[in-house]
Amino acid sequence: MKKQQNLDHGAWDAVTAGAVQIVNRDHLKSRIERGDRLRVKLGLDPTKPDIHLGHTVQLRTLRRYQQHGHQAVLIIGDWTARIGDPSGQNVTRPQLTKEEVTAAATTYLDQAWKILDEGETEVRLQSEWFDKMHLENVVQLTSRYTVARMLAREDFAKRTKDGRPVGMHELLYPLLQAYDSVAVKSDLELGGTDQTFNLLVGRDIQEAYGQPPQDIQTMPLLEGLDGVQKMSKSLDNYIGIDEPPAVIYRKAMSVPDQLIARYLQLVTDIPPDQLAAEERALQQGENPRDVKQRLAERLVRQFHPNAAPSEYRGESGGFVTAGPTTVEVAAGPRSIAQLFLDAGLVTSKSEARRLAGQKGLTVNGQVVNSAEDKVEPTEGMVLQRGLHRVARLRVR
RNA sequence: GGGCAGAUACCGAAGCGGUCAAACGGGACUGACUGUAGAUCAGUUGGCCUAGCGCCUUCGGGGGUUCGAAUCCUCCUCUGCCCA
Repeated sequence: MKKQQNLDHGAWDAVTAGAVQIVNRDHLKSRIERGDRLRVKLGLDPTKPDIHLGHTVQLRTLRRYQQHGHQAVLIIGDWTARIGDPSGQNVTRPQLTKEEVTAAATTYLDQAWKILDEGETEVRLQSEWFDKMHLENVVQLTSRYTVARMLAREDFAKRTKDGRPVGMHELLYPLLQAYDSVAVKSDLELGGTDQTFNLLVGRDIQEAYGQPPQDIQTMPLLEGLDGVQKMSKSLDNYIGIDEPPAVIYRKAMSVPDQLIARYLQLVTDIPPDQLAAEERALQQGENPRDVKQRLAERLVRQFHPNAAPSEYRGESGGFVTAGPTTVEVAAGPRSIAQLFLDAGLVTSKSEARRLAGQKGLTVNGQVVNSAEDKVEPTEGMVLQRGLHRVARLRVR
């Protein structure tokens, strides 16, 4: 490995902060203390076009390695994304097309640079090595692992036990990810705890290809806004780092109280002494809302350094509701139900009738009693469905 | 290749000839309450209209039996299990 003079030898605590598991711990520690410049790999599958806070736990760890002089290697999983990572899933994932993956990869990188130093990051696409891989090489790769070991994975085992399908292609996923480590000569791979199996396979495959096995470091999975399941876009319990300030603030304010400290620790840049102070405040009975407001502020400022407070928080520090969206509708009188349908606030007139029956619709602040009443849309008329879906009309 | 079981609404899961637009649970939505879009409680959860005990679409796909089918028959597709 290359050596570099200005490496920070006392970096161990900083780069491993919050880690759940490190293999091989002693090996990694001695390399870092010796001053080896490590190639630190992190793979991202561009499946959905948004990076959320859950991903940032790993990205932030990678940045810390980067800041301490190591080489960050970001792998864009343009092949594995098409398989769909089976990790933690109890169902087969939909496969994406090459076009979808390419589009997602671009936006992923744009967002990753909010955390990583773009100039110091080596970005590699899986297609660099997999596009030219022949069946011969695939057979060779697959021969380095056994079905029994693959099926030992908890998610595969569980699905098999429950009588749910496991596609052949899914067995390939860990092997492809593992081969990435061979291709980029990884010294250390980062990942969430759900990646442990895949990361370990990387070690085995590297050895099979005559390379020293990478060390691995797993980070906790961030619970989402529901406080139970891990943050994920498909569960809609996420905070996207590309979301507008008001949205980040509002979502942060709905983080369950018991997760405030965890969020502060895992996804903000709060210094250790301030973290301890916030934890103390919570224990001593300070209104969790106030601590959470400070968390929300930190998150907004992290991704929108120039946002003005008035953009995202109300006078009292509470969140501002999302402003009305402007919707264009045709002129002319019609039933209220039809107008809400035209404005896109309901999916059918029947739904509008039901909501009206529940006092869930308002026109210019007036509760709608009957969705059958006729109205004439006017410029600037405000339609509201429930608490948070508001539309301002433009008449054309 | 052979045998068996299965495919129901966003998800899970009942239904097994009419009373089924389809129980129940989760999710979602609306209301009340609240520091909160969290918790709790209540309601809603296929579409259309002349709003009726109305019409149309929906129980994997195609044919069929029947006055009538999510429910029966048949072929097809997909899935799981056992055997080879």
